[in-house]
Amino acid sequence: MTNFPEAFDRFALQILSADLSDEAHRRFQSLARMTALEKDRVLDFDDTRAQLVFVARGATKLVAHASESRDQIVAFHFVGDVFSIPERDNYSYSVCALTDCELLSLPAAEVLDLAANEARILSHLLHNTTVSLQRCREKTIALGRKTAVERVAVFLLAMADRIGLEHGGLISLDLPMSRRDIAESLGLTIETVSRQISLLREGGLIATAGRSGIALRDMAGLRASAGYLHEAA
Amino acid sequence: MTNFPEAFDRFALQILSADLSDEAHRRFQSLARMTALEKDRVLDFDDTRAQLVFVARGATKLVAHASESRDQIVAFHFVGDVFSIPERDNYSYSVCALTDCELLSLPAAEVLDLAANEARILSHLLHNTTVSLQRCREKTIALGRKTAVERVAVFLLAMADRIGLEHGGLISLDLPMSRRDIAESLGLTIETVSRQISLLREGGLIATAGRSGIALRDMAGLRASAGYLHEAA
DNA sequence: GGCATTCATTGATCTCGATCAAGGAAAGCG
DNA sequence: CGCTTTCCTTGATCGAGATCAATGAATGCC
Repeated sequence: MTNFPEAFDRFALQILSADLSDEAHRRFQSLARMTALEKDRVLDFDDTRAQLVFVARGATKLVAHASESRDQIVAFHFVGDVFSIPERDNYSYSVCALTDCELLSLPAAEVLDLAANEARILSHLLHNTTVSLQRCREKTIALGRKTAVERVAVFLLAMADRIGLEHGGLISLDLPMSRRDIAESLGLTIETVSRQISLLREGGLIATAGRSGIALRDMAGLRASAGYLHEAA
Repeated sequence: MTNFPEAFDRFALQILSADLSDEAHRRFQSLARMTALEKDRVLDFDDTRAQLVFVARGATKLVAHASESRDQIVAFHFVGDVFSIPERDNYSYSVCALTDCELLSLPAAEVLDLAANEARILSHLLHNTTVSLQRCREKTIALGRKTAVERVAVFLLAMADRIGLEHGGLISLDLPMSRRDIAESLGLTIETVSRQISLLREGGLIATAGRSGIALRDMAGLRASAGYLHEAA
């Protein structure tokens, strides 16, 4: 359990610049609101205005509601990540806790107003947004042109990069999301995700432990299964 | 045909701030390179470094090469748009001309360096990136959770917003991209795109004229076909 | 303006992943 | 610790869209 000032300081460290005046710092702080969410709970926010969110603890999913019972997970976020929730438009978005977590949320418009003359802050925000865009583009490629196995392999490799633990040259994952979440992120069904994971296991590329544990046993093989271009000679 | 200074000025108007010193303005200008591309030609650039591109004339597609003969169009861009090409990573990207066009390209890293203390510029870049992210997220939703008709309807509505011409309450489109391009953007095949367009025409939602002309006859119907959430009461 | 080429449409069939349906294994809780 | 619930896995079948194939309509070129 984190308290608000501590969480805000960690956010500030990432996004706000060190040379910010105390006055400005306080203004940002007064925009921020902290929410503790239990697993599976949904963040309550004003969906008519875009929000900036900092994950102080835990992990979340950003979900778009395409229509009745068709949800698409747009992105996963982990401790330390900053991301934005778009305002409601053609779709409505929500943020849901994958694990118990603590979030700091700020209305994006006000943040931009306050930061209008703070190059350091804008620079950080730009960098963050660029990373999100890059991830989103890769997801687009996966959803548009990849088969079920490829998508699952891409997913595992991406998770390895973000939350993988290395010990003894082996990367292992403790996935905070359910098969349903993975499916809704990859544009597949839970059955298909489950089958592909089984195939990867049978192929010796991964090992599984319980529901959430996955060890990546053959990175080169996984990259091949992901359908990535071969590294140029 | 545009000359370089004119194209650069239009770029500057959108991205650089008015109060920029002549010296800084010149530095940015010296980073920019203009390329005239004929239809179907591909932009040549250093793919080890992310690029910022301004479309001075014409229209382009940003293509990711998922693997041999599997391309995914990540985004379309039209006159006046600014977008970024990621550096080559898991995929290689290319920019291809949909029509004869003129592009201004700048290495992103250098631009960011030069703009490090220019809040106005960063602000514009951030805005641009946010728009790209928003479009990319909507594409993700379409590719992950929508049927073929829905994707085509979404595509037509999005194009109407960007390059639609209104006359007499009717919005018409002159699509610069082929059926193949539409298919590669929507994660479908040309045959499926063609069939869905025929269905929409048979349903009276659109009318077609030649290969590139489309008139949107029933916006509400199209929005319904796109599977958008009903506007809240 | 006729011819050739490219592009779009339409039809027939096939396939990957969705859907439907049952078990089986974890985790939560008394 | 056993029971319940939830989640995951595996199997059988179905269907939307891919693929294969042929025809038809635009556009470009001489």
